[in-house]
Amino acid sequence: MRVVENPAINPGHDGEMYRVKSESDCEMMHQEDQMDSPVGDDGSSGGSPHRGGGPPLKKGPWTSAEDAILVDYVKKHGEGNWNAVQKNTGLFRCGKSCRLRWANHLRPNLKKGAFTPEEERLIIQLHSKMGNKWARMAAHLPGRTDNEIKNYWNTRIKRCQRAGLPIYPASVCNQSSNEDQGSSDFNCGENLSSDLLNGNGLYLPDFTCDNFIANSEALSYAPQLSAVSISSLLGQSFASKNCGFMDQVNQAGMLKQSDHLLPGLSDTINGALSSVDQFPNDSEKLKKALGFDYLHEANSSSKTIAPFGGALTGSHAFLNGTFSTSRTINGPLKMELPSLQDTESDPNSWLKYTVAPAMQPTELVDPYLQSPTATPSVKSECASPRNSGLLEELLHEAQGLRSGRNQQLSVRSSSSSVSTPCDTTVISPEFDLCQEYWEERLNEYAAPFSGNSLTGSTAPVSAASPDVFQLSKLSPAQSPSLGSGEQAMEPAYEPGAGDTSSHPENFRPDAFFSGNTTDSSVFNNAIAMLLGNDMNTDCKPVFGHGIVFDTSPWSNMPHACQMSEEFK
DNA sequence: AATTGAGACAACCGCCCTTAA
DNA sequence: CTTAAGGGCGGTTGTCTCAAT
Repeated sequence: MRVVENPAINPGHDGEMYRVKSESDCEMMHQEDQMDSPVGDDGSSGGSPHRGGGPPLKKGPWTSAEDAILVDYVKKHGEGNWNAVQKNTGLFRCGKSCRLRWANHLRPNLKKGAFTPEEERLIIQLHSKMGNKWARMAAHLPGRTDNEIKNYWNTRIKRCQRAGLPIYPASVCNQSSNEDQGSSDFNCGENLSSDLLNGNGLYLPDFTCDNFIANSEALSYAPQLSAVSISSLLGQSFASKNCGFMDQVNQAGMLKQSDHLLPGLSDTINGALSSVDQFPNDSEKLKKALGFDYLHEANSSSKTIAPFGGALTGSHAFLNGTFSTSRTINGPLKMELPSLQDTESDPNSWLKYTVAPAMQPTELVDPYLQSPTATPSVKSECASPRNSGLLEELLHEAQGLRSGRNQQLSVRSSSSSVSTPCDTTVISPEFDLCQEYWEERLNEYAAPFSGNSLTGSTAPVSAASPDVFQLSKLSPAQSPSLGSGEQAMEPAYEPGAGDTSSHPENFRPDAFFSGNTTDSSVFNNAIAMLLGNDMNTDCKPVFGHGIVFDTSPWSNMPHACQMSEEFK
């Protein structure tokens, strides 16, 4: 454990460490009539320009003398009225700084030191429910400050991203999911759902990020799926609150309309490309290894335009747990999707989570997918630079990709004539990041991939080889669980049909998407649906083993329930 | 021994909300 | 009703420490 240094003990911290960058709220609130600073002799006070003739407010690390003054003041006057601290004590600190110092370091009952495993688990669980509501999370962790939690989380995010590990362990997600079924005292969903709906004038069921988070596992068993499918299939990006979710749906709908330009899954590929481009190093390897060099070129324009912005682009953004759920809807959607599940889960967990026993209909992804498409007249009023030019850029990329995709398809040895989502997963950079993780998991769990193990390759790129990934290439005999393309196109799930239900792979989302679908229209329709195609179409795509997305916005729920019930 | 990168931590910045004048 | 102060909160930045190379 790292010993927290007292800045007062470490003179090197003092004085010049922090410099005034701009006028802050503190300076705006600066009071005059200051006496000489009681800590003025530490040589570190001042330095910040000030207005109104008052003494400069000190910035930077607090000294022990300042701490003592502040503590003494709070003892006498209590918390609050922080600006009065400066007036009454002569402490050359703005009220906000005083409050922060007190709250984070000086107040009693603060728990110092590293988080305990229990606390860590709780933080993860809380974050899965609340998002970046540090203060609220801190309320559940006595003695811990929001800043501590925030720092911890940010560090964790970085670590997970670097390692390609899931942000949310499956156990935590599952727990959150189960708790969501009851009355959750966290009740984050209200915020998120309201964020979802604010400004849209549209009603959506109380579909919250909580549920989405928890149950996104159903789609995120395989990291590549979360990397590409979630982000790209769901329209790549969900708008900020200001933009409104439906604006994005609208964009997705426009994308669908552009499908005549981009037959098949070009937009899906685009999603993958956006993802790939976030990882210059890895993506380059992947692209070259897969003969995707053209992808780089096709997507090159996006590099300068960066239409999605960092947060909205592709897969890795989904892993970024640092976002404000209260500010943007893309936050919870973009990242709180656990890309895969964690080591803490039991060996069967992925099955358990994939078909979450307590899964509610509204917790499935399809609430998004089937949200009524906004009419074209619903123009996006989004002024966020993040989303400016999104559609145009997508189209541009897609056009550039179209030729490239054909080229790619000709190279591929797949029997499929259409690029499936599985194809896109091949170039998912996250798999590269996660490969080692999955190798461990799969080896550890002796997963039913033994004959087609993901662990078979050593080089990250080779893992992306069709042989490794494309379970769809397995014959039904080899992989009865995956079924044939015909199976994938069955109109509805029949619980009694076949005995595949007992096979866990049947419910892996990647299995869903990697079926030997030879009819491109199936995927076209599926993607159209995913992209928020209008609800009046007769589009009735069937995924994998009979999850029927009915034309009625919410009428497919029973099917989902059915599936869930079936595999409890 | 020097370098580098990750982790931990502290503090500031800026936005937003509440409230009182 | 308006406005500004006060305060809360989330995001970001900068520095230090330490371990690995």
